[in-house]
Amino acid sequence: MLREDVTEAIRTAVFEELAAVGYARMSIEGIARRAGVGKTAVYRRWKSKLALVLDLVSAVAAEGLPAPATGSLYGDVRALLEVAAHALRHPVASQVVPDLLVEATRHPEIADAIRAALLDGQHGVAAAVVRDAVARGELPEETDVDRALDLIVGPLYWRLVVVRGALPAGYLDGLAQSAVAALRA
Amino acid sequence: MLREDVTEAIRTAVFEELAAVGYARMSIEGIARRAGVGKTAVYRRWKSKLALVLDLVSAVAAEGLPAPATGSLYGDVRALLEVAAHALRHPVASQVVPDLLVEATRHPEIADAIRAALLDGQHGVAAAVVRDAVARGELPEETDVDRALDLIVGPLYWRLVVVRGALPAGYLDGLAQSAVAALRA
DNA sequence: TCACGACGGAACGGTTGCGTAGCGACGCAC
DNA sequence: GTGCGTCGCTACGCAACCGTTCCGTCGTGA
Repeated sequence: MLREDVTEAIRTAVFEELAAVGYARMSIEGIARRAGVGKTAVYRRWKSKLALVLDLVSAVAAEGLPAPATGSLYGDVRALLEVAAHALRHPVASQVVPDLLVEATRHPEIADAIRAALLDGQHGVAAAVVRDAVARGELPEETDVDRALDLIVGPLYWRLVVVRGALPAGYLDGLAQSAVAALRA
Repeated sequence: MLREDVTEAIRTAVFEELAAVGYARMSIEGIARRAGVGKTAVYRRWKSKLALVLDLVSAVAAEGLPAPATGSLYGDVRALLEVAAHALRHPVASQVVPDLLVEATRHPEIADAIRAALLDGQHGVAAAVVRDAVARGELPEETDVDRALDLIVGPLYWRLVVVRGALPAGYLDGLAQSAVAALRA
C-alpha cells in the first residue's frame, strides 16, 4: 500500500517544480527533494517524468469546466472570461500552461493530454454558449465555435500570458463587450 | 579577426537548436555540434548561453516592423494580421517565440530583450494605426492602444500558437473584420 | 616567407541527473 | 511478536555538459 500522503506531496512538488524551472529542467531528483521524499518513492509510482506529468494533467482534465448559462450572450462570455482570467492569473497555472504548450510540440502525448484537459473542455463550453446564443437569435446560424473561442479567449491570453500586462478594473467587461461585437460581425 | 562565416553558422545553429530543444535544454556543446564548429569558437564570441540568445534577440529587434498605412482601419488591421500570421506560421519562430516568452519569466534580461524586440515594435505600429483611425473618425478619441493590440493579435496568437489550429482561407479577413467591430464597441 | 590568430578537435576535472540497489527504521496486519 | 512493504537515505556506474586548456592545422597580411 503506497502512502497517500507521500503521493500527494509528490503531486504538489511536481506542480511547484514545473512552475519554478519548467518541464525541460525538471528532474526527478528535484521533485523528490522538494517533496521531502526519496527518489524511490517517486519511481515506485511513475516510471518517468513524462508519465508523471501526463498523469497530473489528466487529473486536471477530470475536474471539468463550469458551463455558463446566464441567459444572454454577453453574460455567458463575461462569465467565461471570468473563469479564464481567474485561471490565468494563478501564478502556477500561468507558468505551467504555456510551458507545457511549448513542450507539447515536442511530445505528442503531452499535446494529447493538454487537448483533453483544457482545449476540449473549452470547446465544449464555447459550443454550448454559441448554441444558446443562436437559439436566442443573438448569433447567426453558421457561427464557427473555434473562431468564437479565438475571439473570446485570445485577447485575454495574449494580455495575461504573452504581454504579462495588468488587468485593469472593467477590462473584462469591455473585453466581453468587444467579443460580442466581434462575434456578430 | 573572427571569421564571419563561422559566426553566422553559430547564429543559425542557435535558432535551430532553440526551436528543436528549447532554451532550457539548449547547450553550448549542442550548438557547436550543429554548427560544425568547436566549442572554442562559440566561447570566443559569447560568454554564455544567455548572452548568446540576448544578442540574437536584439538582432531581430533591429530589423524593425513595417507600419501599415492603407488609408482605412480595416486595411491596416488586415495588413497587421498578415505580417503577424506570416511570422507565427514560420516553424522556427512559432517555436522559439513562445519558448522564450516562458523563459522570460525566469530571466528578466530575456524579458527585456523580448519586450524591446517584439512588443515595443508592435505597440508602436498599433499606436500609429489607432492614431490614424482616430484622425479619420473611425475610432473614438479615447481608444486604448494596448487593448486594441489585444483584440487584433490575441485571437490569431491563440489559434496559431496555443491551439495550433489551421488557418483556413478567408480567416484573416474575417478576423480583421471582427477586430474592427470589437474596437468600435 | 613568415608570424599571427582563429580554426576544429580532444581532453581535462567538476557537476548534475539518470535509474537501480541495498540499508536500517517504521507502521500495520495478522 | 512477527513479517512484510514502504519509508528516507546513501551510493553506485553511466551519461551529458560545463568552462578551460592545449594541441596541430590553415589562411591571411606584413
